[in-house]
Amino acid sequence: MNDIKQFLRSNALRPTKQRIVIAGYLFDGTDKHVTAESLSTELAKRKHIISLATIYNTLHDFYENGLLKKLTLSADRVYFDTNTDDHHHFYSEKEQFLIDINKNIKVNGLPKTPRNKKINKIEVIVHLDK
Amino acid sequence: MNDIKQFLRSNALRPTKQRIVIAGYLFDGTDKHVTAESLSTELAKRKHIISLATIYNTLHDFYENGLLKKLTLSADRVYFDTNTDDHHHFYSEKEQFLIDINKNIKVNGLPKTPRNKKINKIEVIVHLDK
DNA sequence: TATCAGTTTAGAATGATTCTAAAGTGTTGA
DNA sequence: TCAACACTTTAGAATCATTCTAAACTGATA
Ligand SMILES: [Mn+2]
Ligand SMILES: [Mn+2]
Ligand SMILES: [Zn+2]
Ligand SMILES: [Zn+2]
Repeated sequence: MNDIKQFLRSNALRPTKQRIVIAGYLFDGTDKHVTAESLSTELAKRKHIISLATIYNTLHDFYENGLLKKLTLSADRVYFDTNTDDHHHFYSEKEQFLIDINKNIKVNGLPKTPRNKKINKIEVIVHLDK
Repeated sequence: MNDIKQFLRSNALRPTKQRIVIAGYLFDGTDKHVTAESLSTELAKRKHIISLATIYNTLHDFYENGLLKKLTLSADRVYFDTNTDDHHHFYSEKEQFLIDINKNIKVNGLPKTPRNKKINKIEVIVHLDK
């Protein structure tokens, strides 16, 4: 709790009640993938009612400070990922199935990068079926 | 034009005026990535005004018949791809830059597929910066 | 050419996300 | 300690891509 406050301060974020609750949930040591909606639901289960606007604000604040990654897997919701290491995903849209691939993956045979551009990140999504 | 009609018929799609125009534009031999909006704009330039509802309907009809691929690269619009071969992409969200990687890419070091699931498709997105 | 299933369309609805602006709160310097 | 203020939260409105509705239209068929 004081660790969380320090953690927030060290990221130039005021430790408000809401941010403390959200950070406490997100950064509890287990990797998580959340959407604004799923986060709201989880917090509500724990009797922490925080407005959706604040949940969106906070996810973005954390993202902008590098505490979360953003995943675009489906067109109709954004996932935030507490695992900020370089990693990839198994994903099944139909089944809402999303898990990390933390093993080192190598992508071979890439053509040369287009002129005047530079690779920012290589993202591998392994789409699964039942 | 009659080729297009035949092409549509052979995919169990009635060759309506609108579908003929859209297919004529999309399947002209050059690979394209379009959104509903960009397609509407391109057709308008060519003096073909087709309602957005029909553009969405048609893109989905074509997609469902395997004539297009769907790409989820950004959370706020869906791209359709006329290149239906297995392939990957260079992408820059900021610059609206999206091009095919047709070269064979190999992804090595994948962990084993989760139990009772099967790999449907492996998608590699190379995110670019300026 | 009549019939009908399939198609198109305007406009309304949806739903995730963002915006607005007013009220609340953490920080800080005196 | 506390006033002052910048930062934050929030309800509710707005946005915007996409989907839906239901009425008019049209391609296929006999
Ligand atoms: Mn993850
Ligand atoms: Mn949406
Ligand atoms: Zn992850
Ligand atoms: Zn492509």
